[in-house]
Amino acid sequence: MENKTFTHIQNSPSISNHSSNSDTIITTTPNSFVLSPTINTTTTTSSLQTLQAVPVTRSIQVYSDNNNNGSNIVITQPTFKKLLSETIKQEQVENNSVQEDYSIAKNTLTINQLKTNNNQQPIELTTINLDPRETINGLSTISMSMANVGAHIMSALNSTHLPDGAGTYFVSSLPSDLASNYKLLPSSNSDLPSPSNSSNSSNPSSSNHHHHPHHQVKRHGEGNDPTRKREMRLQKNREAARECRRKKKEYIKCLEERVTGLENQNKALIEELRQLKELYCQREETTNNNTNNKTTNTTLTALNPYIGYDKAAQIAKKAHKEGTTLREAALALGHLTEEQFEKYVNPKDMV
Amino acid sequence: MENKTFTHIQNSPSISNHSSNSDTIITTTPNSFVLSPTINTTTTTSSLQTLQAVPVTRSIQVYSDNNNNGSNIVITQPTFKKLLSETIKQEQVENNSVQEDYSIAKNTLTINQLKTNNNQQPIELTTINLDPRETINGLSTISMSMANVGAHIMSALNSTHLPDGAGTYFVSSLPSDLASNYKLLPSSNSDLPSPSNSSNSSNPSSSNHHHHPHHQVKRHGEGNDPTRKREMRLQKNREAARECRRKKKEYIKCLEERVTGLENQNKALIEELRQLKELYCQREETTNNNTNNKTTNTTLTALNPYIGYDKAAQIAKKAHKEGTTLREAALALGHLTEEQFEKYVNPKDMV
DNA sequence: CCTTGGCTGACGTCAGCCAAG
DNA sequence: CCTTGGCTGACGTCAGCCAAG
Repeated sequence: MENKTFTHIQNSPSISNHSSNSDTIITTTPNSFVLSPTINTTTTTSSLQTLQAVPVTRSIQVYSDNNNNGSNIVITQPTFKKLLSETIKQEQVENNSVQEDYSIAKNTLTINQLKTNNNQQPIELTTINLDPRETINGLSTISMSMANVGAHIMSALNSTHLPDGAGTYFVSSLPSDLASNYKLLPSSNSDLPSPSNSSNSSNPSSSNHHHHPHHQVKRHGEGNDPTRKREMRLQKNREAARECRRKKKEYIKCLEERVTGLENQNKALIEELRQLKELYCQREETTNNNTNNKTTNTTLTALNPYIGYDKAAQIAKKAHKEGTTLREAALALGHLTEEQFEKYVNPKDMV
Repeated sequence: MENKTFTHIQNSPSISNHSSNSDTIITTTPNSFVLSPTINTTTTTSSLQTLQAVPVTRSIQVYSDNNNNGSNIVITQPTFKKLLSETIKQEQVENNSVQEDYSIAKNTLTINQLKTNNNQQPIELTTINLDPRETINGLSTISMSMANVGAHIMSALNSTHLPDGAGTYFVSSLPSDLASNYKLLPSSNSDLPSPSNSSNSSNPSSSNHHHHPHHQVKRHGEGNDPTRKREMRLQKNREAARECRRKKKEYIKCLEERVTGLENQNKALIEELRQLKELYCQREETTNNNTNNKTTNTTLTALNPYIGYDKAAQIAKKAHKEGTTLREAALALGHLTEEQFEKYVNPKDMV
């Protein structure tokens, strides 16, 4: 499994007029996948960094701003205005030299990428496992649901929170050919108590054919051009509104699925943390230490929001290497004053 | 800080016609708070169970179904139909004997609850810390944002994933007095190119006053009753639609904030897990064991989705007590066959 | 610079579901 | 049992923002 074409995600266009500071990727283009950045899974220490990067060249229309700030405000305000629309244009730009063929078998999506720009040899690139139960260690959550028309694939992944550019990705692909084949005018046969109203400009012969339908003009001779212009505008706005509603609905659905995925992941993480702490405490007893390390992690976690993970880890390293306490190491490194240390570690005692 | 009145959450009405199996609470009533169940924070082992329960008596209109199933599908389908509406009725029932006074200072919400049913002594119950940096160990995420009209307080908390009834809570309070003071009829002074249309039933003297305004009847004598009935219906439907839109907007906002909260929590959890593993591995080297326990946790995490947390912990306990491997303990307990064990632990080797 | 068009928030209406009566 | 009303999904329209021209 090679990780060459994955830099598409890194080279993705970044949103500037979007007040999010997180490394969050969102897209709703058909057949798109975003997985975590390319990380050497074998060299990392823990099981948290085992998400695979899967290159899908055609439809990685992805918005991301890699500002690497501490707080990540993800989507927040409902300004998915351009955020979901410009992907279409991007798709038409990049879709010129690569053809793919998707075949979805049971829980496995194989992507046959035919790079037709250099030579005509079809190269079968990779296969993606779609079963969330088959992913590694329960940290990646790929959910797939077949819609009634096309394949609706939604994946919500969380990467490994690396200090450089890793974060949370959010991808949804939806069938874009769903907006067609739709009834336009509902023929207005409702049971209104006053059916004799609106005798003027209703039922304009349902003008969805553009062949000058010679509809009657009741006013004086200014009838044709402005009214036809207006109807064109209304027709376009109707379709635009329909598409907008569809996108918003999809957006809400993705949000909901994302919440469930994050909650499941949270549960798994909490449980894993609990188990690891259990093991850690058991080992603690056997090696006959005092229960310093049980509070060590608590202290470090409490300090995380204030001094950052790097400094907290630095404190832990120094304390462990020199055999001192966390308090001494923290004060020696100068990241905190003694008062701050007490306040952050034991906020209840300050009342 | 006493935990007496907290059983309001436990006694909350449960939704039955809602296909969610999780222990999820959602409400959008004004000034409501839900925190984690009342857990003795001192007796528990890890730092994961330190969320406090804060009683707010008046507006705990909470929907929860405590079925304690493994999977939690939280809100999923957009059937927030009754889910956000019936809270209003509940509020009018419970709001008869308790008065509260909220005062929001910097990051601290003090609730002065005046129980006026028995005696007139005002009892200041508790104060809630609203700064997420001040909460314990970074696991609870309380976000607060001041809206333009009232105090909009949204808190998304994850509790400690206890095996009995703990889970994920989701609370949002919004100012309900925002739906009033709203322009009703936009007076229809738009720049339509055909203003002479619809001479029949438009501009019905903007009937939001109910004093029989003697509007003219153009048809034969059947005009008054059905048209007035229809207009009443339309008026009610207008207001209902406006309220529905407001609720949906709030729902989306809560979803977005929940996503950000969960992502932050996920980041903190992952980082805590990484740090703890780092410490664990360091200790591993000093005690000169083979690297069994590093893979122990990985194995247990991999088994979690299949056999559940309890059985996985049982396996770990048995293996640790008897000094056997996880494989032998799992097979001895009969939770898995050998083939399943290999498949779940190392899914890549099965290809 | 102004002008046009795409996109979307908000509105009012219809249709239909579902529970309350 | 049927009937009425609340609630909401979907629609079409208007207004306004913003970028493309």
